[in-house]
Amino acid sequence: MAQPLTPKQKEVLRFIACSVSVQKMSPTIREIGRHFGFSSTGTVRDHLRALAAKGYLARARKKARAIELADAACGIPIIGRIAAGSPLEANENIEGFLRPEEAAPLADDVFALRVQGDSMSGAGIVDGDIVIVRRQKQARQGDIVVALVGGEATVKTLRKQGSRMWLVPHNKKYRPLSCSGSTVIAGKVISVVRRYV
Amino acid sequence: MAQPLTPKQKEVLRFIACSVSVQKMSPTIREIGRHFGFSSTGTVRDHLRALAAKGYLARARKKARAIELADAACGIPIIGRIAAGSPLEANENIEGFLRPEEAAPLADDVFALRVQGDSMSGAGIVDGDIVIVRRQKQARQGDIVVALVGGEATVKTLRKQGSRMWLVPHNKKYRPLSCSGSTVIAGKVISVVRRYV
DNA sequence: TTGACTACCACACATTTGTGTGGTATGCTG
DNA sequence: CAGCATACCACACAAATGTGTGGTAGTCAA
Repeated sequence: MAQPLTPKQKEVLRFIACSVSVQKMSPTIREIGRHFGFSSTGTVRDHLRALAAKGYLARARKKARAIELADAACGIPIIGRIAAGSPLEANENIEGFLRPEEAAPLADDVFALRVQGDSMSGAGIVDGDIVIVRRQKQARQGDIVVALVGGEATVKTLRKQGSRMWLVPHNKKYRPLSCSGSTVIAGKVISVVRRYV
Repeated sequence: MAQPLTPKQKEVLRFIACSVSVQKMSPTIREIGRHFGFSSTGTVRDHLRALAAKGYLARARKKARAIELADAACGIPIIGRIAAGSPLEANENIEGFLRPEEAAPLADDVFALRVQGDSMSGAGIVDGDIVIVRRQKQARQGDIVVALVGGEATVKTLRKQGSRMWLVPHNKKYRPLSCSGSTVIAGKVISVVRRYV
């Protein structure tokens, strides 16, 4: 899975990853060759074969621009626990890879909401954060949901007590809301993204 | 920019977006045609032309699988402020689009770190969160940084007082650390991602 | 009615693109 | 030394793919 690459192979993989993120499509064999000054398509194919054999990419046969990068090549390495003394660069600490689509999953029934106010600050959701919400009418006890209360959208935790439902803030300054007939659950918060300038 | 689409055009755009996210490459004209049962490539081309004219995608000429989705087609709509009474589905509330790469930017000098502990809970960074870090040795006053203190990585806010530098937690349970010679700044936190099960 | 836009079809054509075959040269390892 | 992997070349070929031309039919507004 994480077999070492030769410097040349690293270069080629890096070029492919850059192409994908800039042009939003994988390069063709000839585009790769042109970039490195290769005059033969066979050369590029050999490199792709080597990279595929080492698990850094997958290729669909006979298809144009069909290089698919593995997580190790296109994801951000997630470092879990740092053993005291070991450098952050060390590979052993890599717990997995965060793929862009994982952070902001694409789907038809997903939208994002910019959070206003501090009613959920106790749960780590603060003013300006973007919450990503899957549209659904139902939710379970403990889910963080977006609810429409009198036409206003709010982010709260859902609590059930018997047949009663509550929208609970995570900030002592605010009080739980009891769900009335006009309260509608718009969706469930599946992810939070915050960007710093 | 946000011109309305006909139902058929929506279908086509949706199919392309799905293909891109599943197969990680845009479909060919013939793949689109096959999916919809079109027997002519010209039909698909007409649809692509219409979608391009309305700003939902861009196409590179003569290139295979070269459909590039615009933000409106591949990003998650960010809803900023909800006017009381207006439904969440309304288009007027869309403030922008969150693209996957924006949430988890791809670059050579970026890594992610799973946060342990609650020392930054006051800043909305809680246990289990993933912080995305740009590798850099320097940082400015107020930046949230990852620092190596005695071989351990910690996330703190950087404060400067004269020539003195402090690593300040956001939780009253912990005390600021004065930066000593062995303290190294590993990078700056540029984004935080949290996923709920 | 005319003109637009949408939504399709058929077919031909030129490129783009991946693949296959067969080489050369270098360096490393058993 | 032979065997193997890396790192390149040249050239041919078939399949994949985007494009062009010229149609038909329906809807909708001026």
